[in-house]
Amino acid sequence: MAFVNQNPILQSLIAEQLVSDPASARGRLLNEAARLFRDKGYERTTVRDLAAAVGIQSGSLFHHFRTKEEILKAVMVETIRLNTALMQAAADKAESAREKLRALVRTELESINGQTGEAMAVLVYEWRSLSESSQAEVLELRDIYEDLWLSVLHQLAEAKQLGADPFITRRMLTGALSWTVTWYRPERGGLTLDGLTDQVMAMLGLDQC
Amino acid sequence: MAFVNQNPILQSLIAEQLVSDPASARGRLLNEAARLFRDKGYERTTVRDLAAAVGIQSGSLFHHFRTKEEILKAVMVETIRLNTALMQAAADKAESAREKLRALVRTELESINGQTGEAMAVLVYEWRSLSESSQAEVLELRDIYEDLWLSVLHQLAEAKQLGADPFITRRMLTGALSWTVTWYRPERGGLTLDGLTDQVMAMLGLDQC
DNA sequence: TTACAAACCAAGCGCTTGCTTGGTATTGTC
DNA sequence: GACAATACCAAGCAAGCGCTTGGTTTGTAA
Repeated sequence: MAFVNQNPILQSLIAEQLVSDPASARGRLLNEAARLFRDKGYERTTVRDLAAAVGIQSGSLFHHFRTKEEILKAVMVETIRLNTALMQAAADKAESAREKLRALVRTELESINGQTGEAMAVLVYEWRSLSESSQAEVLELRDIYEDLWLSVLHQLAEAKQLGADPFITRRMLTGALSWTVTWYRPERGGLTLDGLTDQVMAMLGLDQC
Repeated sequence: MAFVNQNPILQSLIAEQLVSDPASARGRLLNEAARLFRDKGYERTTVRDLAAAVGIQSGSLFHHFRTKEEILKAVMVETIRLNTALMQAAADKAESAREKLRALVRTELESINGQTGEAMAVLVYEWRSLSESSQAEVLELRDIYEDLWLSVLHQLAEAKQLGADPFITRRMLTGALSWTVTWYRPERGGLTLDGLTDQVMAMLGLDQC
């Protein structure tokens, strides 16, 4: 009980049963699964690993999920749901388009490098391990998430504040931001998340104005 | 025999035995392995898949490579060797630092989305599947490759042409450029590799001078 | 033609995998 | 305090995995 989550956005999603409570059996399993999938990859992680991580027998997993792949899908779906809500809230708070973009960058960096980092990495790098039908389901959710970005980037493009095409800029940002998970270590080293956000905005030429 | 390779850089690397001839048995296997590893992932690709792709029995693979992992390592090592040489040559041809950066971006995009694209994707996304000792070996080669980028980016930073820190800019570019492999399709759609390079330079505010 | 190594095949071993099965605690409800 | 429903265990099955083995074919050079 070292950590009690107080995020109101997470709380309301749990209430709506759109994401699992991290304190529940299912939630704990999904958290451990995200960590294992990120550290070892989906294929290298066995159902025995997953079961051991939450202290049950491997066969007991299949009382909660029908297949191993269903666990991967649940990790991805719940992660997108949570992060879409977080991004929406962050963008709504900001005033200008530039501030909205900054909020999106900052929030996505936090998702990738913070508490939901394991799950975000899984979402990006374990995509191929999903069956095609599951991919289609997850893709629908991701479209909502991406529309958030594109509307802000379009605003900036119309105001001539963006060097490149909005679609391409978003794709470049997707790669650049998700890649931070491989190198950004906030604990050792002076660069904070805000500092990193500044660097991203500076790279885009959006630091002044 | 539809395709005869004429690239002089590749030819000299083959002569020095640093890279396998794509026409040789070993070279063909490595090409097929790169394709399979990229399409299905290293773990999902079986030695039987690899053998079938070049028309031999699975056991016969182990006449050429001692383990399956050795195949993955060979794909990565040879890819880095080839691309370091290609990048070096491209940068040497350019005059200004800005033109050198453009050449590096253009060449890396070509590596990622062209003929060596499968192998480049493997290099980026199958890193975890390498044993630690192999990772260390490959890392040494990658440092040489990265120094190419950093020297050019430092030049630009000193000339105040770069919005953000050189190290961070390179890391952002690594993510952004490698991510293109997931969405950039030159065949269907108007965007050429040169056009994509323009967009990257524009995003960095380096399209004019 | 002979000699020999490199390249390959056919068969399968030992192990791990995802998942199933039949049964036993544990929990919540009236 | 009876009774489901839920959560879990112990055991193991069938299939697939990387890799080994013993023997055969192919290429090359004297």
